[in-house]
Amino acid sequence: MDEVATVARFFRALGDSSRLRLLEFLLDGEHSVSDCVGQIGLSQGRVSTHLACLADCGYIQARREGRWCYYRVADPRVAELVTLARALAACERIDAPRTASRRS
Amino acid sequence: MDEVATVARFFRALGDSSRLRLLEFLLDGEHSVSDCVGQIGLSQGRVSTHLACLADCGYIQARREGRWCYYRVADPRVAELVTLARALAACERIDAPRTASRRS
DNA sequence: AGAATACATCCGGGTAGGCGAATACGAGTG
DNA sequence: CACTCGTATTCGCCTACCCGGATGTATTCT
Repeated sequence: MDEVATVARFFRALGDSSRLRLLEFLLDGEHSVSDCVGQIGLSQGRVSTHLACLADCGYIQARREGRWCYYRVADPRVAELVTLARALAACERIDAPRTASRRS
Repeated sequence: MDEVATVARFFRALGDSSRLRLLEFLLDGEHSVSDCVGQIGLSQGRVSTHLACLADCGYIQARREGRWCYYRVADPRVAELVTLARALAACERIDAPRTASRRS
């Protein structure tokens, strides 16, 4: 498997506001899926999918306890990654600014 | 402006294989647009757009010299970010794996 | 067993954004 | 000046993927 593609998917996992907010919520401590739903206000199914994505990428870990599923950050270096990005971030656009262009 | 959205865009800029390869090529040293085109094998216009994206995000800096435009990594912490991500990356999926599902 | 709870997966719809080709721009060259 | 070269931008096309709603799957409670 192409390593560059793997790292790109790894970055892309944090390239979504919902998942980033979820991850930062979990950096605060372990939380259940319901907690996350209440925190970020998306549908339960969507939150579950986002959490699964973060888990598949190795950002977070799941812990089953009866009907509940608790997620927590899997590696302390995740916090480093987010902190470093916050310090550097000043992004404006991804592709050509077609939305910003104005044409009568 | 929403800071979470800004950081998400920042991550998403590295969430594309082409841009990630470009950035890693530039981590090797300063290169012109033509050099980048020869390196990663996309169309010139596409490479130019990718470089503009990375520059807008603050990853790289442009330096004009006559007809040529040289790009270089803007901050040494960019290398840290990529190194950290490489060490952590083990990503598989973003959303539900619809591509993997089979349906006649 | 049946109902309720907590979570996971599937489905269709809409949008962001990656792609090459064509074109525009600006700086050197003859 | 016209021409070429290096780069930037625009244009459709098409895929990836985010979204809610519906449904599926365990687990717990009565």
